[in-house]
Amino acid sequence: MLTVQFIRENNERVRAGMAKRNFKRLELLDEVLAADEQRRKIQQESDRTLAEGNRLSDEIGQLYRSGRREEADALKAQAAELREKGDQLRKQQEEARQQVTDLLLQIPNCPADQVPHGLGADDNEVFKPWTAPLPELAPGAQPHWELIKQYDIIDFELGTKITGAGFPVYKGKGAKLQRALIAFFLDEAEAAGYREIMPPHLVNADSARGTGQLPDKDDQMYYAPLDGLYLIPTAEVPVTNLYRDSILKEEEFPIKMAAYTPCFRREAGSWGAHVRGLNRLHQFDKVEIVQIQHPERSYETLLEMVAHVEGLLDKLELPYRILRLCGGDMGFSSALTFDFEVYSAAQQRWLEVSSVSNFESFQANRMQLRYRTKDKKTELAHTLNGSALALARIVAALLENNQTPEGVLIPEALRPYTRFDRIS
RNA sequence: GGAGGAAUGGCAGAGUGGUUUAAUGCGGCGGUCUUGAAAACCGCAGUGCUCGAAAGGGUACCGGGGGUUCGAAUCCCUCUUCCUCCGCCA
Repeated sequence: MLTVQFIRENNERVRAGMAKRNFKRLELLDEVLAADEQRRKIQQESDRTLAEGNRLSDEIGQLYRSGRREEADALKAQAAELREKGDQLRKQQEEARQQVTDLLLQIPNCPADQVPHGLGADDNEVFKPWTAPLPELAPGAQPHWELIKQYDIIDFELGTKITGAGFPVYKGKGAKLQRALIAFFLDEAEAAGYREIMPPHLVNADSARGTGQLPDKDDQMYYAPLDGLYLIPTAEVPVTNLYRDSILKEEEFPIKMAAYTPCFRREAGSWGAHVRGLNRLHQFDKVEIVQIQHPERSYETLLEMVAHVEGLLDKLELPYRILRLCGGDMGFSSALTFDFEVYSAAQQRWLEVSSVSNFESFQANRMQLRYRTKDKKTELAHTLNGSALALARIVAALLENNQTPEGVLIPEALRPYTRFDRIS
């Protein structure tokens, strides 16, 4: 969430940013400023009352010690009264604080200057187009949901039997291809300086709140109510939260972490004809890269992460383009997002395979993730993350784009990992 | 799951009702000394909110929440986590 201070001091900029996002509830900005004003007034009165009470208690203590019991007893009623008043003010203060937070949680991040205007996916800017000719497949080329049946490598029916729709079972070379891609992505991340992390796949509510899945998007997560735990929708949640409630030293920047995890998404209400096969799943595998960076360097870091993802797609020899998301299509927490899309020749459409974002201090503020400056002040850090990469759609694109009459060819870079060169 | 013990600053570790704005040590930062360093010595050092131009005040925080009291790190209740032993188990 944004800080009240930021909204107060950059009111024009925040308003312009909300407009760019097509965010309608501008009245929240005034409400949050008024609520904070009120909160500070209550705190001032509360602090005054508590200070008076503390002073009186000291006085009573001193009277007792010098044996002036009667004088001390005479002051007790007054002290009790102050205590009562202080208690009430503290409750009011807590309520006021909660109200400010509730309002802040409803306000999305302020987009970066370079975010294009626009209402939705059609208005995204092609930041880096695919310039070579798009691949064309021989007549009779099939979409991946046919290929996986033909080679018996991914089985939706079995997954439906043991779990439900959207939980595929990977078999034989299908399973090995998953394992190979995970290992390849992790090795590439390590070579780029990311420390490998293997986090829990369930998180508590504090973590889900820290990265912004709660309170709004709780219906997108699987939940285990008996223990109050959420299945992670992305490794971003546990990995970024490793640094929740911490104060870093400036020289610790950048913190670079990479993690493979399965990702669980309920995808409530988003099923349809265009999400067939591997295009949208309840469980899929992903290697995520996360960085925690100094505010002054977060945008160069974002480009570095974009370049890393480009390198992966180059090595996999997949045709891709990079989009800069417009204000209307960006996620709630993001200040700037680049999406990667891979072209599927068989489906003849672009499939989103990666999203790389700078959250600036939006997540860090929720998480109380800070660093100490040279003059000993604490400031919020910046957080970034990106998929590098999400497997299911990459698999779909590999199967579709590399299909030949002799089988599906495995890209050169992946063969040391698969130890087979084709699926046939 | 059962029984017992514990939780204090970056770390270790005192503190069982009132100058505790938490002793002491280690580590950290600054200084003296030194060509430089080490050692020694001196000093500074938590986090949030808030008032203030600043200097500097106020307030809350000793695992979380609640209670007793004029006053709680300290007493009571409760939850959580960790340790030891037992049980179960990949």
